[in-house]
Amino acid sequence: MTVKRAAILQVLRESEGHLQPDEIYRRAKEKCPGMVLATVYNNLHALCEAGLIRRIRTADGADYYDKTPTSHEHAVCSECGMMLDLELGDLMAQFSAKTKLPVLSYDLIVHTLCPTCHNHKT
Amino acid sequence: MTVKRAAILQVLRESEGHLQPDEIYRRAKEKCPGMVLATVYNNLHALCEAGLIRRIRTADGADYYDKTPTSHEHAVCSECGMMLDLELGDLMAQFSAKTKLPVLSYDLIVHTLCPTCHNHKT
DNA sequence: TAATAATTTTAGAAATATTCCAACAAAAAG
DNA sequence: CTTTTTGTTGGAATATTTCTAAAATTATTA
Repeated sequence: MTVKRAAILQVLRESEGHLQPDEIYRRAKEKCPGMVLATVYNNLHALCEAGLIRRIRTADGADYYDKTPTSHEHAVCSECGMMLDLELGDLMAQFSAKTKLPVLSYDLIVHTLCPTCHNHKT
Repeated sequence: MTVKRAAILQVLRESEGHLQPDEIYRRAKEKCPGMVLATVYNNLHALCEAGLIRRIRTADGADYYDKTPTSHEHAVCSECGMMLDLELGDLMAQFSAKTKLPVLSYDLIVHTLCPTCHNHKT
């Protein structure tokens, strides 16, 4: 764990939870002025590999890194892009039962409308 | 629906179901020699927009387009990358019940080991 | 039906995102 | 203390995606 890697991890942990690489870069550069975008990518990879953070990709193209490394559910607002964590509980029991395949991890993204955007649309 | 767009759609429909943009490009170029990668991207976007196909992005970086446009589940082998469709049934009932948010669509990817790779690992 | 306007599609260029790899640094072994 | 090994860094190369001006198509009007 190097200084720069620690800085990147700290940026995520201090955040609301879900950040895109360029935003991580912007914030990490304030802690470590010598930071470069490639280093952010390298270390996000390494941190994923180490199981300390998690990569999330939405169908509409956005890439996020999540400070919570365990499998869980995300809701994304289709209007404003706001992302929030969910905890639906043991979702994979029926998967294993039906398929007999092992579940290493899973990613579930639900596209929804957040209350704010839902109201705006009326 | 133009000639090129139709060709791209046909490539997907003739496939096993899940292709990456560059592979779609390679196959579509055989049908339409004037095909260019940017046109593939443009039309994949348009086809998604129109609800004829669906974009899938896995956490490990691969981007696929799926000929089946409705929400369904995918299993991806963490060893070989093989992707297959699943049908788990009404998964979103508990989501709505818990969150009171509308479900526009959802993406579920389960990381697993396909039987072949599972055997190889022993 | 021909002329023209509005819309859509195309694809080269530009921008952006991501990865590679040679140089560098830190840690471990001799 | 020197050498070897392992891991990190970041500039450059590559890959991916989007933008935009031109071309093609479709719709409108006379």
